[in-house]
Order: sequence, then structure tokens, then C-alpha cells
Amino acid sequence: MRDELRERGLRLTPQRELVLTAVRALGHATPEDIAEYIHRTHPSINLSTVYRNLETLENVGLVLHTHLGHGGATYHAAEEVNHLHLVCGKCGSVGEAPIETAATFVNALADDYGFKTDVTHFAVYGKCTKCSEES
Amino acid sequence: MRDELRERGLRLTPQRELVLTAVRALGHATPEDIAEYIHRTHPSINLSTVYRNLETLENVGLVLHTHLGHGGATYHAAEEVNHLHLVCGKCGSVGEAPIETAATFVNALADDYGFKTDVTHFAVYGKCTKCSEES
DNA sequence: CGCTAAACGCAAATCACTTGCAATTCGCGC
DNA sequence: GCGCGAATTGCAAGTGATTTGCGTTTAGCG
Repeated sequence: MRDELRERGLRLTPQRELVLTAVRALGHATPEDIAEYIHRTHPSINLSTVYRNLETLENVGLVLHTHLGHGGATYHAAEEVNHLHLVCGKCGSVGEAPIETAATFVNALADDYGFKTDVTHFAVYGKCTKCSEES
Repeated sequence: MRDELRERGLRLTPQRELVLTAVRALGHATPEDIAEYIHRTHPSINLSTVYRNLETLENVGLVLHTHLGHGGATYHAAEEVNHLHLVCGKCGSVGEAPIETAATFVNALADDYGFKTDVTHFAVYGKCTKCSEES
């Protein structure tokens, strides 16, 4: 990590390391979640520092974000993002499905429209099993 | 339209009609776009009125919204939403593809995970033809 | 060590909506 | 037609999430 940063003239600060650790520990996490998590052990870290570091780490490629709901983005460690997100519009739950499920769909878009899909960046929206049964 | 509204105890105000007209005229439009469009002919309409009417019209089923980018939602007339949205993360362009393209994908999610996908609500994210060629 | 650009903390600013409220107006009933 | 109550509007203030300006601190090359 230190090297990946230094290559781009960036520094490895304690705060930056904490943000990455938090992202890795939390899975799907909003900037707020991440800040709160870090606060438990390091109360002095500033929310804007968390935002700035998420951006930096994303540029370097160590984390990335996905849009799961109407609200804000959620961040993931780069090596963890190997699934689709299935967001339920009713109960808000976030399910997962292997990327391969979308393989033929992605290929069709590539072949017919020249569009290279990044299926992990946006959520797949709909209704989960539970909510479908209920209503 | 008047009737669809009245059935629910709602009124047909000039502003409400303007909002629907604007949505139909604009295609993919943010609330801001819609307000601006209406402002050209009716400068006195308030932004919050636009937001409130979009919500109302959405409840009635005359319009609906989709999440295309990092920013806000974009609204469509209900009868126009018969396509997927292909959002380019680089140039921001919004392409379209017929819903059927996703049919097998949607079925796979339904069969394997019991998840009922609404493919129009969120965008498909990736890189468009042009941007793929360039970089 | 010393220095300088990168990164921080903090407070204020911005953005995209949302809400409270008093004034207006639609549209059913007379 | 006219009145009246509830729906709707305009305006201004309020949120929640994120960004930005800036003076201070600090990582890390030399």
C-alpha cells in the first residue's frame, strides 16, 4: 500500500491507513459508517478526512464505491467486489449474487451496443424474496 | 389525467399539468431540468412545487424516476420507460437498450434468488463505445 | 534534522432536497 | 354563480450529505 501511494506522490498517513482498514473490515459501508467505526478507536479523525481519503484510495484503486440505494455511495475494498448487489426497494436489504449471473447480459450489451458494463458499480434494483411474498 | 387524480382526491392544478408536460417533453430529466424548462414560460413556479408534483405524479403512476448517475434522480413519463439506461461513467452519456436484452439475466435472478428485478429503476453502469475506444 | 508539499482539522459553504406555514385556489355542493 | 374546506402553492428556513478554503501539522526525501 505504501508503495502504491508513493508512486503517485501520495503519503501513507495514519488516518489513511485507518480508512482503508475500516473499509476492509466493514464490507458495504457509507462514509458515515466508516467515520463512526474509526471514531471508536480514534475519536479525533475528521469526517472530511474520511471523505478525502476515500477519494484518494479510490483513485489509487484500493477501494471503490457502489450506489446501492437512494442515499449515498457505499465503499468496498477493491479485492472484495466480486458480486452483484441486489437491493430491495421495499425493505432496503442488500443481497448478493455472483457476477457470472450477469455474464450473458453483459456480453449482449458489449456485442450489440459496444457498451462495457461494470455490473458492480450500480445496484440491481427490485424486490427481494421476502417482500415479494408479503405483498 | 384529471380523472386519475380526482380518484385519489387530488386536484389538477396548472402547475401540476406543467410538470407532467415538461417530463413528457424532456425525456430523462432531473427535477432541476424540469423546473428550468417550466421557468422559460412560467417563471413563477417554485422548485419545491416541482418536487412535490413529481412525487404526486409518481404516486399516481403517471411518471417514475430512475437513478442514472451519482447525482439525483431523473424522471420519465410512465409510458416512455421501456428501455434500459446505459450510463457512461466517463462522458456521462446515457444510452438506451431494449428491456429484452436483460430478460435472461432477470429470469436467472428470479429463478435462483427469488429476486424480482426492476431493470429500469437503476442504471446499467459502464463505458460507452466512444469512451472505450479513446482510452 | 530541515524543509516543503501533502494531508489534517475545523468551520463555513454548497448541493439536493424537504418541510412549516400562511396565503391561494380547485372543485364539490348549494 | 358562490361559498367553503381541503388540497396546493410560494417562500423561507431546515436537513443531511458531501465539499471546500485555509491556517496548521506532518510524512518522508535529501
